[in-house]
Formats: sequence, structure tokens, C-alpha cells
Amino acid sequence: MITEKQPLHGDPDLMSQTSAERDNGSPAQYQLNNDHLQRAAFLAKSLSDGNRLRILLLISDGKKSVSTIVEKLELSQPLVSHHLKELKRSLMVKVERDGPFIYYELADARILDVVRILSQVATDLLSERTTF
Amino acid sequence: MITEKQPLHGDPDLMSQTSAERDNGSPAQYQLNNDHLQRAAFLAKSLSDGNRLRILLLISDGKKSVSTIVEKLELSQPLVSHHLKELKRSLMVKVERDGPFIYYELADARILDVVRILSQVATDLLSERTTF
DNA sequence: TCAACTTATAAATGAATATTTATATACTGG
DNA sequence: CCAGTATATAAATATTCATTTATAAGTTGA
Repeated sequence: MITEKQPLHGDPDLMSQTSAERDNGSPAQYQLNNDHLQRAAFLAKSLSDGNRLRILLLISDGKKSVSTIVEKLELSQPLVSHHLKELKRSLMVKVERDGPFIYYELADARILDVVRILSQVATDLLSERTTF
Repeated sequence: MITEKQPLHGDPDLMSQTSAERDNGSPAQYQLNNDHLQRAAFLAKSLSDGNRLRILLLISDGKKSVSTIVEKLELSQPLVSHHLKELKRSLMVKVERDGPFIYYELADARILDVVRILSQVATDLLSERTTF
């Protein structure tokens, strides 16, 4: 069997989509086909943790070492490493070594744009809900 | 009656953040404080599943009944209901009843903007990575 | 009321994930 | 090489989550 219908969660990577199986009839309403959606979902998963967003925000104005992130965010060092690994897996950060230090930097400024929009939308949705 | 459901255990809500505890020294670099990041993370979690993105895309050009979503996306009805519940929890969909049919509609067009940006960023990050 | 249809919920299962604690690996100066 | 520092990884745990199967609940027309 080659193609399963459900996108199984095996050991996913950003590039683990091989399909372009069927277009389901719907003419890619907004230029978004299923592969596009899967990739977007993959990035969204990386953005779905508050501590990772704090890390992304912190490294958005220039590279920071792991120890700097640990100090500024008051998180344990293994936890920061764990989250950085996830962010690296989704290609959201660039990594650079300088001696014993390893510097992480936001890979694409649009990622922070997305976070800002999400924050604004969340605020608006909440106010719409509570305004009546 | 319409939108209020009894929580099973104590499931979180978009508004479960009450803090504004500390600003951690960092001066809200981009107008984003910790609460903003938590709310953004909450929405991102709703966007982190491919099937939910498929649903959001489908209902982005007008309300659709559950059965329509089931047919077009070829997902089981309980699975669609489950995802719609999650989308409702994050306030991303508006719900409207008409007889036996229940129609779901995208609550805010910017949500689809976010999906598009994420898709584009993912594509770009992949090409940057594989181009060398 | 009954029967058919539409949608929601419950229970079960397996996989993913965030966090902690403990340990390993890698780099540098002496 | 050694000691110290910086970072990563392993193991363990508890929680969350996507999916399936089965069943309930709400709506409408007869």
C-alpha cells in the first residue's frame, strides 16, 4: 500500500508530505491544497506552546545563546533545549555555533507577524464574545 | 443554551488567562506580553491539525452544515464533530442552527490569512533548506 | 407518537508532548 | 589531559489529543 488516507503521525518532518493525492473536487479555493495545509499545520504546532512563543519573541531581535534564553525566560535548561529542538525541526530557527555557545535566531520574520495576528485575533474574538 | 457546554474535567478556555503577573523585565518587545503569547498559542493549537485546517478552509467561503463537511472532506461524522467542537472552543467558528442542520462558518477572515502565511513560510523555509 | 435524519457525546485506544531529573557530550582555558 | 562551562540527550511521568466504534440526543415530517 502506498498512500494511506489519514496523515498518520509517525516521525514527521516538515517535508514528510509526499502526496498530491487527489484534489478532492474543491478547486484549491485559495491556492491552498492539502499539502499546503499539512505544512501550515506543522508550523502551527510549533507555535502552539506558550514557552516556544516566548523563545521566538526573545530571539526575534537577534541571536541569543541557550543560556541567555534560560536566564531571561526562567526556564530549565533541558526544557529550553527541548523546545529549541522542536523549533529547529520546524525550521523556524537558525542555529550558529561560536565556541561553546550555540546561538539561535528566528529564521523568518513573518513567523512573528503570525504570532501578532493570532494575538490580535484572539483578543478581538474574546471581546466580541464578551460584549453582550 | 446554545454555546454553553458543561466542561468535562476542567477544560481550558480562551479566557482562562487572568494574570498579567510579571513582565519579566523585557519591555514587551513587540507589544506582546505573556498573556498575548498564551492566547496566540491557544489559537495556534487549534490550527495545528491538518483536518481542522481543511475544515476552516471549507467553511471560509460561507457556512456549511456538518454533513456537508463530512462529505466533502471524507471524514467520519464524529471526527468532524470533535474538530468543530475544538474550533468552537477557540471561537474560530460561528454556529447557526436551521432545523436539523447546524451550520459552521469561519469567525474571522484573518484566520485564513494566517494559514496562508504559514503555508508560504513553510514552503520558503523548505526551499531554503533544500537549496544547497 | 414514530421513524428517519442530523449532530453530539461517551468510551476506548494509541500516539504525541511538556516537564523534570539525571546524565552525557562538546568546547575552552590552563 | 583536566576541570569547568555550555548544551544536548535519556528516561520517566502525566497530560493531552486524534481517531474509531457505539450510542445518545435533537429535529422534522408523516
